[in-house]
Amino acid sequence: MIELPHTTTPPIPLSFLYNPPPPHALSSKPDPPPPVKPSCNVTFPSPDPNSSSYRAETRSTLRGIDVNRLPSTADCEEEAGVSSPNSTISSISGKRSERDGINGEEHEMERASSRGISDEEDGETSRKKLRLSKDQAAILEESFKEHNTLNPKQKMALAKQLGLRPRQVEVWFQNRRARTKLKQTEVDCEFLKRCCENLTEENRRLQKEVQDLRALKLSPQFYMHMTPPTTLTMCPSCERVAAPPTASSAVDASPHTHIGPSHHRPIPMNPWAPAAPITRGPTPFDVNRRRS
DNA sequence: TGTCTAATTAATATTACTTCA
DNA sequence: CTTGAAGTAATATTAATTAGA
Repeated sequence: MIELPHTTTPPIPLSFLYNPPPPHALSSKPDPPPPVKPSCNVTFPSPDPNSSSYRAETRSTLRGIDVNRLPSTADCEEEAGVSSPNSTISSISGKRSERDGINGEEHEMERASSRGISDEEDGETSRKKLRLSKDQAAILEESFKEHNTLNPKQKMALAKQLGLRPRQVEVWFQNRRARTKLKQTEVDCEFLKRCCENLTEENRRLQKEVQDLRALKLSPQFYMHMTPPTTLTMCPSCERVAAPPTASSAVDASPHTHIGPSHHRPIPMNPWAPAAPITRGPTPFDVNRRRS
């Protein structure tokens, strides 16, 4: 969560919002929720089929099924020749995999070798989700800073540069946009929350002022001793507090006296209002509006 | 037909906690 | 009692998939 200053709400720096640091840098882990203590601390001697380690261990070989090997035949690799480092079909039951079919092992080896994947990585446990290297991620980030969408030409070039499939580059950009949007939504949410708090507070104060004024109206004996009204007026031209009109002000020759049509109607000035007007950066709504 | 968003899945990493020598 | 290693579970991150516009 991004902390916004409590007092005023500064404009949200677009450079951050739309060109945030890499996700891994951004995602400083929020304070984790208090750990949920297991209701029972008994450890079982046999592996728990639900445990992640058990799943991870057995995922690829369990029941004699090599999940790296997919049943069907043809390969649907979009761009032959450009292959991913160790990306594989991510889901056994993935419809795309079923639909498209992969000559699993053979193709996997081919892919791996084309990227110089070591035998170690390409062994039985090679059904690994691709993790982009730091360099790859950095290049993608850089590219995203320049343009958060890619045309086919850019996509191909980037894929070639990174040694990835164009589809992977495309997916990365999609996910990156989604992440950016999520971050922006969080920031907007915070902003609106602050606005709401400010307005609530202002409302409370105004209500109190009304109450005070009503009380004064009912108690004219105190009228003369009252403190100056807090709802003053301000000259919009010079942004100075204007004295309430009196008989003497008509002959007042002070330099603040304005004459003529340029002197507009004074606007109320709320002494409790935040010193700086609330400004904000564009929200996703604005962004969407721009897009459409 | 291709690309987008949104929602979702699943692999992997990280973290917190427990147990035990 | 303290400490460090090892194991586990919960959670976070993110690549990939899917559906629909």
